[in-house]
Amino acid sequence: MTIKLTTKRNKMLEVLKKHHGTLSAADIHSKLPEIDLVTIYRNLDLFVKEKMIKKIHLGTEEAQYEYQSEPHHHAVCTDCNRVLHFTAPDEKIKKLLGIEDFEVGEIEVTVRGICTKAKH
Amino acid sequence: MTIKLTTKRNKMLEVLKKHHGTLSAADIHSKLPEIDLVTIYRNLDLFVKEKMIKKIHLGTEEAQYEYQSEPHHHAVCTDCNRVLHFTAPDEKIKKLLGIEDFEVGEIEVTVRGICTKAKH
DNA sequence: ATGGTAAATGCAAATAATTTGCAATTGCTA
DNA sequence: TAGCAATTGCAAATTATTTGCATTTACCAT
Repeated sequence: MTIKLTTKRNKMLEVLKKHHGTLSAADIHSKLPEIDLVTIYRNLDLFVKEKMIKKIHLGTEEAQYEYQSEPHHHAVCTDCNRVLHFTAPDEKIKKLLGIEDFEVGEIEVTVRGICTKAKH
Repeated sequence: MTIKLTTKRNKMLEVLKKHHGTLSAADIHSKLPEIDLVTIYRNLDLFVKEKMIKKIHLGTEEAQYEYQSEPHHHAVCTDCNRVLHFTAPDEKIKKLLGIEDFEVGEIEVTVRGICTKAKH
């Protein structure tokens, strides 16, 4: 199941790798206009299947994608749209919520609020 | 900012209140076909603004809505689509993640995985 | 090198969820 | 009961995403 790394796929991965934060399909397309948006969608799906990137749902309309460095969670500032990253062991979250009889595949914590330190 | 509770709005709220779990706009429409889907969307938005219900993003295509009893989190079984509820104090989650300089408005924890006890 | 084949890409069009414009209806409030 | 604003329905627009299909590309065996 190794994926073929074409030039376009590499360019996409590079953009995702470089960018600190999340990107929508449209974001990537605007950075790589030479790649058709359809191809971008198809490759993003592929990357997600291959677990090279993560698809996240921040509650906005568009899906967001992000290079899979290490699993982490997000805090979105509803004021300036900045996205902050945080980590926490799945086990602790599971325990905190009291989850049992459930084989956890993935945990996504999204915090919405306002960042108080950064300027808006 | 008190909202006018028309007959249709009351019917929608009743459906949301009675149903244990989440509902999409389409789900509500199928239970209340006499109410136009557009009206359903408009009223759902309104209810969310008024904090009577919560809009949640489980990572499926459609947005889900749920009566605001008390804040809680979700575990979705990717096998049977069952949705389980869990609670945890925001403060503890915030601490676990190490969130600082951020005025938390809302925390949404979504767990995806497979429920091991229930039959599928 | 070269031809064959499967995968990758682009374009146009389809789909799905949601939103908007506008006219008709409803339900207060004076 | 008339007047006015809010609510609703219908049609159409919008937005994100997906699908079908023809073309191009890349690689493998000859």
